[in-house]
Amino acid sequence: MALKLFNTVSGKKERFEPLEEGKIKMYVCGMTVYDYCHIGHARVMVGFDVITRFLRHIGYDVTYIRNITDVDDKIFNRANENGESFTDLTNRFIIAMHEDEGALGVLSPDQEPRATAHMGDIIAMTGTLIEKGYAYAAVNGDVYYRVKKFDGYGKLSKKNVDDLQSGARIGIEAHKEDPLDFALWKAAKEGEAYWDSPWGRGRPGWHIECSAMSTCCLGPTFDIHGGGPDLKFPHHENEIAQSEAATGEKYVNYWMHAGAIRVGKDKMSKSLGNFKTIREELKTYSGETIRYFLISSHYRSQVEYSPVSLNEVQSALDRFYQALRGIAITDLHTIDDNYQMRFDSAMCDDFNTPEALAVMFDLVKALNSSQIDVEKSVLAATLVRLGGILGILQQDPEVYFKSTQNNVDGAVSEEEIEAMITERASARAKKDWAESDRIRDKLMAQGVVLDDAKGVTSWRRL
RNA sequence: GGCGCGAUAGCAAAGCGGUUAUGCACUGGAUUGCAAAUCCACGUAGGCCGGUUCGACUCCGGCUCGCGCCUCCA
Repeated sequence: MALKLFNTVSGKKERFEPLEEGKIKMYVCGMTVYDYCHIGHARVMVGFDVITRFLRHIGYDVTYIRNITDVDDKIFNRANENGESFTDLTNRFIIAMHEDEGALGVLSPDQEPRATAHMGDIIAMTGTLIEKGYAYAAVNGDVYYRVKKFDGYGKLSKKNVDDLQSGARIGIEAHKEDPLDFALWKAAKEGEAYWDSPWGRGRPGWHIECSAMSTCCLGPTFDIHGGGPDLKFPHHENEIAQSEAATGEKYVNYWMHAGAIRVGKDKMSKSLGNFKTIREELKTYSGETIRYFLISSHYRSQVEYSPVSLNEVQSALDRFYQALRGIAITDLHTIDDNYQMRFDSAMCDDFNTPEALAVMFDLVKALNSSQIDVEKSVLAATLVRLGGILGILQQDPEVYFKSTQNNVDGAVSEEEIEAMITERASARAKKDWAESDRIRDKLMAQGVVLDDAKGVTSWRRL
């Protein structure tokens, strides 16, 4: 089955050919750690997590690198406002990021290089760019990249250098040769943290750290580079310019970008201030529900994040767990190849998760309809296996349904629920339906639904 | 203004040149003491105008609308 993926450079789906047979080197732009991650970050984290899981499932040996940018103006500013050191700030938010990822079921990348740990590589690459004439040190201690010198600048984001210049709103820096030039190295201001360099004390510009870290971890050329939609320009465009000028080799074969998360009509973004942090949303929805929401649309399309869609998605997730509930899976390894094949073929088509989920729902219908225990076991095992590739359906259904995660404070305890069920059972034995229904309604009012099936009453929380 | 992406049933969201997407919601039936869950039944949807074709939601052109990037943003 041929893997096809959409390459931002060509603007179309391409058949994937790895640099090295059976291996994939992938780099994804991670967070700038000065605040909590929001749902937009979650889309990238979950999206590339699913991609990595699937690539491994079809047999690739994937090296997945996702960086942490821990030097940046915004970090310094925030640390300053807080009156703390910038390293205290970044360490705090790195821990928070890992917690958020864990809640969303995101597996750790193979490496998470930090910019501060690669200062030597950053300085070396900047030096190389100066030597090759692609960069220049200005008198104020800044180092700039000479954009016009790089042939093909704008190839990724489909921008024309002349258009950029005519519409340039880029701050005119007195020390730049050209307004389009961007900083590789910034001279330290009074009282700021700094690193020593051949151009004086300073810190790296925004884009160079990714060029340095990706080259360091994966070599000058690698297979896939991913990130959020707003990184295409200028970040990724600048990375290409830096890396290809420095190494003289092609930087990346396949560029992948996620679609934006919207809030109403607008893109969820820092600047608009309309973002929802992952941890804030986790108070209302489980990590699995948020994850499911994120994979219920294709990774490249825009999605609107709203309570309505989250609630809808929760019902869909319930359907999966309902199908799994009460089934004894006797053998996790025997699965139905037909569904696996349909699932794989959907995923091989540019990671079409909505199509893959449709296959899983077909499976659910077959599972719910089946009367044969062996068959049910195989189908349930298949469902769990496919879910695992998407990073969902790995909980025990009982735990899933009884979890208080989605409930506000003061939820009824399991003990109380069980006691009321016992009470109701004796009422039912006496055919006292009024009392039986009174108890059930009371539980319902507290978000607990009862199920009388085959003489046994089970319950779940809404 | 420049560049790019999109427009599918009540909502969400895919594939596909001619045969059921799928999920949520809704309605009827089966089941149940009544429910819940489940099963069965039910939706010719595809922005507008042209073109190609025996046939287009699917290909081509134009239009309209929406969104994104062009500045920090995942």
